[in-house]
Amino acid sequence: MKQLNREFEIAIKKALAGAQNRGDLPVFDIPRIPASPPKRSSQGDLSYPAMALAKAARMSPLEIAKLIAAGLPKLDFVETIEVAPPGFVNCFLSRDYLRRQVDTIIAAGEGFGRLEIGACKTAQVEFVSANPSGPITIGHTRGAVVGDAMARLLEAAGYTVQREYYYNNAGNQMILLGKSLELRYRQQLGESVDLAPDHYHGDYLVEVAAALVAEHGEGLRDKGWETFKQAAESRMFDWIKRSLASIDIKHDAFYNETSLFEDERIWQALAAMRGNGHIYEAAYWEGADAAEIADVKAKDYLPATWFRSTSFGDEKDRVMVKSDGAPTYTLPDIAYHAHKLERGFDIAVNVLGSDHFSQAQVVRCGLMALGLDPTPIHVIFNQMVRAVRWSAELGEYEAVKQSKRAGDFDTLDDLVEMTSADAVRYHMLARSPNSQLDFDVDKVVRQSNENPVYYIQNAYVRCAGIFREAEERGFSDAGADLSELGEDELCFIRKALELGNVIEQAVASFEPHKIAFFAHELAALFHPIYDRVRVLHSEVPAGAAKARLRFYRAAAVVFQRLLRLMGMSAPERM
RNA sequence: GCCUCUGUAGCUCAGUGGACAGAGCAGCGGUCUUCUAAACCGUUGGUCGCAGGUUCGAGUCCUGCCAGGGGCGCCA
Repeated sequence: MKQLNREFEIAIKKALAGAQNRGDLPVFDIPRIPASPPKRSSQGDLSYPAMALAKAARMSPLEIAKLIAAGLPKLDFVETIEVAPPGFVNCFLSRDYLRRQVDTIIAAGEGFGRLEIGACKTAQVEFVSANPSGPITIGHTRGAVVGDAMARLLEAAGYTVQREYYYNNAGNQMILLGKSLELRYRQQLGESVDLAPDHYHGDYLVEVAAALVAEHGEGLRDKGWETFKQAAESRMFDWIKRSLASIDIKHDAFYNETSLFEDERIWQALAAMRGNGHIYEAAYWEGADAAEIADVKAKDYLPATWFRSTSFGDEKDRVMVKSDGAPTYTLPDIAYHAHKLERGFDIAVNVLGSDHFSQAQVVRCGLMALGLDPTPIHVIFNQMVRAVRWSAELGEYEAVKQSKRAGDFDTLDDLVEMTSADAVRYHMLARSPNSQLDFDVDKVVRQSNENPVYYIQNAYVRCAGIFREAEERGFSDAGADLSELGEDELCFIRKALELGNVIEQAVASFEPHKIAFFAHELAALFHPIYDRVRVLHSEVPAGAAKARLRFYRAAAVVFQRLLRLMGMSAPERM
């Protein structure tokens, strides 16, 4: 698709260069100033602020704007150019061009809004990455939705995208999970054993234990915790994948921590960091104060292996290998990201919770210590999300209990069951990642009739309704004359053409929520038009009806595209 | 204490340094004999947390405060 603002900017640059050649404008480097849609339609469809050039040109902005307007090459999409104080060049799109876009959109179909900026480039999105120690929670869900939307937007921008899930299965936590399952299994066999406080107490392990008994009877009694760890990991992953699939999320690759031990990447990374002089052995880190040293002495630690991350701006050095010889979580994390960089993605997006902020900084330091350039990696930090409900007693919102039990809305499965996959996707997406999110369970359920989710989907449903009715009446848009379209329809097309720019911005700023707001704005533009612009109405002449039917076909394409970009369904009826 | 995110209408939130700050809920008043009204039309509502600064221009950038969330582990 043609990006009109880009073409407009290029034309302006030509006009400015022309003015410079003629000596009407002093010679200076012309900076890239974006043209954007103004807030008011009376100010046109694209606006360029020449004020930004006034200083370099040492001319009044209004004069520069006039020079641009006079020297602008002919553009097929422009109807008129206006100059407005203090120095705007405003472009009005031609009606003829807009009318032609109706067929262009229909022809583009699923590819509408697709860009070339990522052509021949690869991108990776790593998201969810929850350890397989339990179900997907509401917190993971935000990362899942944001990451998948980011991947879809990158695809729309032309990138070849890989969706990856990284998980830690080598540390203590998975061992505890295995031991917890072993105890649950023995309980199922009638043994009187108790879980320790640091074991996993969730009921779901009881169910897994029961399943193991049903399958193997007492056969696993003396197999040891390794067997149970394996069983737990595999069962948890089946569950996680099923949950994610319920909101249309599927990863291309799963990358686990254990493999980094098997292929020795973590030891290679450590050796390389050591070779670069960033590793040392000590009981406490080099900058430790008296309190920290006293603390270490109290714990009676043997020397550990430290990474001098302070060399790269960290606030303190970090342990890579604990005094018991086991690596911390950080070392494999560094090795994993090093491998990610080696794989050569042009962009590698990492979707993390904001509680991982410090960890991500350390990994970044680690990559630099390896002599790698971390710039291809971009991290989206999602702020915390919690399920809340209104408490009449307290007179304020109250967090839903963080229980793993069904019905407490803490898991993705519960959320989907109580609302819908589409509602979960929309509400998790329609917020800046930088904002905390309170997912109001009751509201999404109770007020579902006035939900933006259905407001957007209904736009598509209404189009589908027209098509059904038209088919029944044997009415078609064959031979439609699009000059019959009115201002309302063209207004919608104008806005729809901004999709490419929205995708570009969302990708450039790593803010997939922009697409959700755009979809809502477009739906808000659509519904009043639907009311006014009838197709199958006795008073509508056949010619106009044909053109309008064609228009609604384009609108349906646009909404279907938007819903797919958000991972939502486009229902024919509601 | 240090790092980081947030503070915009009664509520939930948008707002690439540009023109007069927007939307949805909630409130008030209207609209279905013709493609499903999960919709539409009208209307009320703002010292953009506070104070400075940069700029032709600041809700947006910088500094300092105030308030709230998250992080600062030989856990993952």
